[in-house]
Amino acid sequence: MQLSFSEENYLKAIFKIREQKSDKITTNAIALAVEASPASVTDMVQKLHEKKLVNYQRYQGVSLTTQGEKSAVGVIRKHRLWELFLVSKLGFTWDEVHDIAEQLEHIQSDSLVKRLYSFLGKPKWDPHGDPIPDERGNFYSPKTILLTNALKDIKYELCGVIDHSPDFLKYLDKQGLTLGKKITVKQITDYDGSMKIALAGSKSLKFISVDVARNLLISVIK
Amino acid sequence: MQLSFSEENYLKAIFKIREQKSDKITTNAIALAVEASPASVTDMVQKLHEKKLVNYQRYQGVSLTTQGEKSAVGVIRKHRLWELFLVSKLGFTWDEVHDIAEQLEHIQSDSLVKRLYSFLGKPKWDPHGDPIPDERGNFYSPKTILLTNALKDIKYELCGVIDHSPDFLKYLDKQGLTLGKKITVKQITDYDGSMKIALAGSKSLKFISVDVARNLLISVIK
DNA sequence: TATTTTTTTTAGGTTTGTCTAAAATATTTA
DNA sequence: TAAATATTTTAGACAAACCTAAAAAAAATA
Repeated sequence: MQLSFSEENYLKAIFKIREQKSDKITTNAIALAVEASPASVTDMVQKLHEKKLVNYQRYQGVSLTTQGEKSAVGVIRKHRLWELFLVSKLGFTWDEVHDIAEQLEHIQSDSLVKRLYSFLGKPKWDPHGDPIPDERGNFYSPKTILLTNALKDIKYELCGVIDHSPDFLKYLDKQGLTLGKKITVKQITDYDGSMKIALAGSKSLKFISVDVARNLLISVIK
Repeated sequence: MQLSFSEENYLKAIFKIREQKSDKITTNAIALAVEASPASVTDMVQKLHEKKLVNYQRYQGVSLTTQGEKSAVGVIRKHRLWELFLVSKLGFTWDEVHDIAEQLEHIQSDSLVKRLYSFLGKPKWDPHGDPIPDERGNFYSPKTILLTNALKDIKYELCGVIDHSPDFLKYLDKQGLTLGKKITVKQITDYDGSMKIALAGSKSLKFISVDVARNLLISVIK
């Protein structure tokens, strides 16, 4: 089915809200995500319901149908492939690519996606560590935890971020916290949850606030 | 100035009509190019006039202002860069890329264009031999002639096409008539303008109808 | 449980880009 | 040059995607 930019953005937003919270998806939550008024969301949701892309009963919240989820995942796949293209081929930094990928994700061409995927080496993650769904829409997602849940003196690898804002990403760059970096928690302050961590390739310990720690995803190094 | 897809398409169409015929640009000609009704063209042209992108007086035809031309050339630049990307990096054939580039040409990001341009090696031509305007909007266009105007027994190089339709391009592929190919006209039939040409790397002469010949651009090999 | 507050929907309106039909203007032809 | 024809514009309408304000329903609170 041929969807408009706007329809695709709503489906993507609904998918992402579902990823975060598992209770019912409200009109207001969608309005916040797509930056539109709740009234506009109701309009669009009714339209998507007629197209059988979402399940909807008034006042009862929204969920994606199988078709709707397929479309949403397709858009996310394209977004992440383009982000990786921008970083790995064109030399953009990871804090610069979101807005451009928001445009590129709506380009419609199955063969383009297929070729781009191969061109990039059939990647599993985008530049922020988010998984890129495969051709069939399956996410490859190995076990990751938040840095706030890390154990002391265990070697982890930085493998993703929760906050994708350019400001946060630029802060991480400045701290040398790039994807793949090896991290060991050396000290945790009970009072405020802040921690001192050791970074591979640097002797001095790094101070990390809990606000930063809860936006970093790590996995154990086997 | 931020333009809509539609506005950009109109400006591009007007630019291309001007390239072909030098008399006044009519509402009907634009309607044909953008596949809209003449009434819609009038509406849009009036809007572009208010935005100072075209010169317009009712019933008197249209022309691009300096600003309008700048925007049109920017879109054409992006279209041709993307076409080259699709062919040279993703492995598409020259007959497959037009429709995808029609979408990609509207992506808005100056830094993206800049980086794409470098990534592609600051190219001068797209996969069809059309010149890619440089950063300042200047076209590099060396002297080319139509194959119909070729002299007998002179060595030329195939360097562009007039007809960009997939059917024509696929026909050329089948005939081995790819860009850069060396061509010598060996025989011309006065009656119908058809010709026999010698292709570098092939012993037998190739028969070419005048309809094909007048859609091929060549330049003399120095 | 009744009232208040919050959320969601409906009603009615706007803008963009399109359309058809009719009117106005320009061009061609007799 | 007058009539016929073709082109262009205007008028009025429509769909998509949004908006605000008001009404309806649900949820929270007293």
